[in-house]
Amino acid sequence: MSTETPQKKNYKQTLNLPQTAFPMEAKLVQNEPKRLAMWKEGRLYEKLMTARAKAPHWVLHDGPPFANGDIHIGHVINKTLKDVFLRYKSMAGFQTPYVPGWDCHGLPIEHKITKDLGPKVREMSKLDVRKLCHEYAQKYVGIQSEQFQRLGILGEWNNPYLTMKPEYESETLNVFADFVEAGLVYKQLKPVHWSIANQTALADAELEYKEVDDNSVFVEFAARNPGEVKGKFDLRVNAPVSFLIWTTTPWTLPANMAIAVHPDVEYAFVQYDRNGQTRITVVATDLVEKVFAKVSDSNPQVLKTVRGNELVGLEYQHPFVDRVGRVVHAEYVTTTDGTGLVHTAPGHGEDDYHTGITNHIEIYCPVQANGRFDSTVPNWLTGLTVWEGNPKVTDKLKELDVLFAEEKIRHSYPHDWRSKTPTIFRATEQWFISLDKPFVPKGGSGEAKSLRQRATEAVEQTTFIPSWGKARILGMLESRPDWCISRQRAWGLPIPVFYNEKDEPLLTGQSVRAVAKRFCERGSDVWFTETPTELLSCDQTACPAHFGEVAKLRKEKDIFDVWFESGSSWHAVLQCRSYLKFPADLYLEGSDQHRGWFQLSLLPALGATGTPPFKQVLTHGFVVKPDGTKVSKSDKEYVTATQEIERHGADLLRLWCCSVDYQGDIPTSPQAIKEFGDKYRKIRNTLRYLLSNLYDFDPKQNTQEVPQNSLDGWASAELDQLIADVTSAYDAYQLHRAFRLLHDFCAVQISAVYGNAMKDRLYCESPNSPVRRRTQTVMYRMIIALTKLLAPMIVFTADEAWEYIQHKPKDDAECASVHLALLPQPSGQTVSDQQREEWKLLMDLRDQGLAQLDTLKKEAGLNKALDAEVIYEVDDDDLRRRLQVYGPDLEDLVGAGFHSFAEVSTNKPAVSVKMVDRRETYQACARSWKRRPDVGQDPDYPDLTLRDAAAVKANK
RNA sequence: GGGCUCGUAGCUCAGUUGGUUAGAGCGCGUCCCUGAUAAGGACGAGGUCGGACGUUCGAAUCGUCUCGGGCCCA
Repeated sequence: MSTETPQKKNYKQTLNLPQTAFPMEAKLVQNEPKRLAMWKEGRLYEKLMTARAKAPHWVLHDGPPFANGDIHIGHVINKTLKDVFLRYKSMAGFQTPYVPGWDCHGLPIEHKITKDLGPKVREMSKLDVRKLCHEYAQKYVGIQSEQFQRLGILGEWNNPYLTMKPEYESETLNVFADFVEAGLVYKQLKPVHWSIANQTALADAELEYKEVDDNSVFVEFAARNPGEVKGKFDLRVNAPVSFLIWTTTPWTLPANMAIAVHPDVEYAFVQYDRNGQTRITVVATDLVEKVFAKVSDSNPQVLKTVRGNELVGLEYQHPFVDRVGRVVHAEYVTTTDGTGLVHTAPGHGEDDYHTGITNHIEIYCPVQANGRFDSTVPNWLTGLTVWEGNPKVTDKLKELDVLFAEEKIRHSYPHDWRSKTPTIFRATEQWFISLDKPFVPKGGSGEAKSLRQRATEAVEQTTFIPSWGKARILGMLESRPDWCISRQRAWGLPIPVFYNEKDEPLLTGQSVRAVAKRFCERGSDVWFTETPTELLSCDQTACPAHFGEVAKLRKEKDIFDVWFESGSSWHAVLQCRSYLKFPADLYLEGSDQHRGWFQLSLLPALGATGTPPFKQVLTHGFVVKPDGTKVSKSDKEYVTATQEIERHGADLLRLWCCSVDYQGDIPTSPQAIKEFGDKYRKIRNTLRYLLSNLYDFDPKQNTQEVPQNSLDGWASAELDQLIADVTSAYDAYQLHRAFRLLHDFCAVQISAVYGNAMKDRLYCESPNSPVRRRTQTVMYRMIIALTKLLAPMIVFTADEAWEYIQHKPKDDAECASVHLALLPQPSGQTVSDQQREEWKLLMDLRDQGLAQLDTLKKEAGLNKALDAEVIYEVDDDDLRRRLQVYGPDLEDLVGAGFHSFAEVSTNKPAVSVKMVDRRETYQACARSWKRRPDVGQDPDYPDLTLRDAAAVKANK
């Protein structure tokens, strides 16, 4: 059914309507894998490295994710940011090698494996468990690698770094050797969670907390010199003085070394009666009532109150051990329960341990691996288990008349997840790296400084993005204890220490390097299969004769904290691969890594080389739910990364990553990502529109001068500004700014303003008309610049668009992929203030015109702007002369059919605009639909304007 | 509890050294176009800038407190 006249159809055929094969619908999910295959086939990464072979390096060093599970949205953000920056820097002319890595050792994997094995694990050797862990890690490296590549992350995927590879393990040991030589490695007791049933140390993840009933005791610790105490605090009562402590684990009392008080809490000296005797003891004021309620007829009377720090330094006599302890201060002391005076056994508690270290108190642990007391305790305890010890100790306290009260208490207590038995805190020998011992790094000279000092100085010289990262890591460095690098696990890198028959450790740079060499050749499993003789066979002098016979050496059982391994990547990767460089230009991870990888890479690098491993450290935040709270997998709104990729494609996810300010929390939901498709489509359609209007444009033949005083000039300048702004946003790592600039440029400058206005001349002018070619000249610049600027973000779409750009300039034409190209450059044209004002005026007049058009639409039913004429009312001759050049531009900006200038005197603005309904005045051109007075002036085409008539003739 | 940090329209973001009626894009609503068409355009409604109190002639911007998040510790 054709209601159109045949003539009309003819005219449509005479137009230069946009045409392109670049599809409107992206079909990212189907097309991205094809493009990936194409890149792989074409060796895009290798090509890029070759293309920039002589360029200066810009190295981003990848922090290794844990090889466990599918990637999640946090990985997507992290890897996308890295990829975008790398690609941008590459387009900026740098050589940007990217070696992805994985953290392979560690408890989560070992935990998973042993859990899956169940009871079978008892029959398996460490080596068997390690083999299973290795397979597991390898499997997930493969899975995650695929998933990262699917995201469009470009890198050396065929040669990533894995912390479990023999070369890597070996280089980690070499870093350790440097530490040993610097004299920073030492062994010391430290309490760990201990399973008596399995006689093994446990990690936090291996604990299950259960509610249990225990007998807690309140104990009077007699002041060593009551007279002195009474004198100091002016207590004129003839009674013994004690400090009242409370504990739920009486068996730890033999190891009591101190009493901790909070320096700012108020304590009371209380006079009370018990067992027919008047006594004085100290309790936190807030707890006096609660505590003395436990003893009937105690008649407590507060004699005096003092602040905790006044008590510090006072001494007491241990009730049943020949030992004097003293009162120390600790910030963690609370007055929620107990007495406010905390029984401190540095060998049996985390807090107690820190208090012990701070106050130089011995880390004393009289409990053996089997949970029985050793011979250093009173002989009525020796040989008993700690559980047998509990009632014994309580009885003894009763006997000594220092048991103030007993109380059944229900509390949550850690249990071994495997044997389901209660665990204890027990001090064991651990390896440490000293943070405060001054040293001079290998090959270095100058002043000996501690690791802590060096780290602080290095951080001062590092750029942090955002800047507060510096304060954060400095705070952590200030307060962190020495680094405990040993773990009692199977799945990890063995600490290469040997012991002779006197239990003296063999640990020298030389011995470590000898083992490193062996590991490099055969992997770290040899630690479990080979004899010390074999392990040290690479260096016959590694074990000095006076130390003992090599064959009789015993191997250390502990492995390294996995952080020491990933924290050595600056060496194992950056220094060991010749095409990388040390230090790296950028480390980029989540802000949790201030404590993690950043700090624990900084320390090894400084210990071994004296140089920090990075110049810049960039951090991003974490995804949260739309309401700002943390996400968990059970949430309905949980965003599954792989699922989102399959649903919307990688480019959409990438673009979304680029649109948010990653410095803070990142609200995320499947809904938000889905809705973000609108932004992607706007950009894609804009690219498509530009491409479609360039189908017949060849810059070699059709390029036109673009005068500044024209809409084309404006558009060209806007593009220049865009290039400058986007570039500086990228340089500042402000992706959301770059994204916004690009998106808004597409939505506003191109779609709403320029592209919309230029339709008439693009479609209706004769193909070779200079004004048409001029607009194409600008659009051609636009499509190239936009595609390039978008390329780091939407890697697939940009590369696709790149293929559709015809007649690229020589340098670009040589780039099969946009990712090989260099960034666009601004035209270099300077713009005068007067020119800017003219453009501003032009846009103001557009606003005026559109507003009036809206009124005409509502009041007169004028729906098509082409039915209106825009009249510019100008008084000033000079201004009119300047504006006349913009005549057609002004007309097209409001979409009018015609424009004219009138000298109607207006008294306020120098120029104003008036829209006039011309439906009754002029005939509409059948081709351009413009209503103009010249329609019908060409006798051959009575239904066309002169311009259109000429265009039709030229087309024939 | 501590260190660091975030809180501007439904969403994502701008808001320079404190200064006229707090901006943009998207979304939404209404309308138009049908020669970018599973596109495009116009107009419009949305915010007392987490809250309170201060400093100031004047604060989203400075200070104190407070509420609610986040990361890391304890």
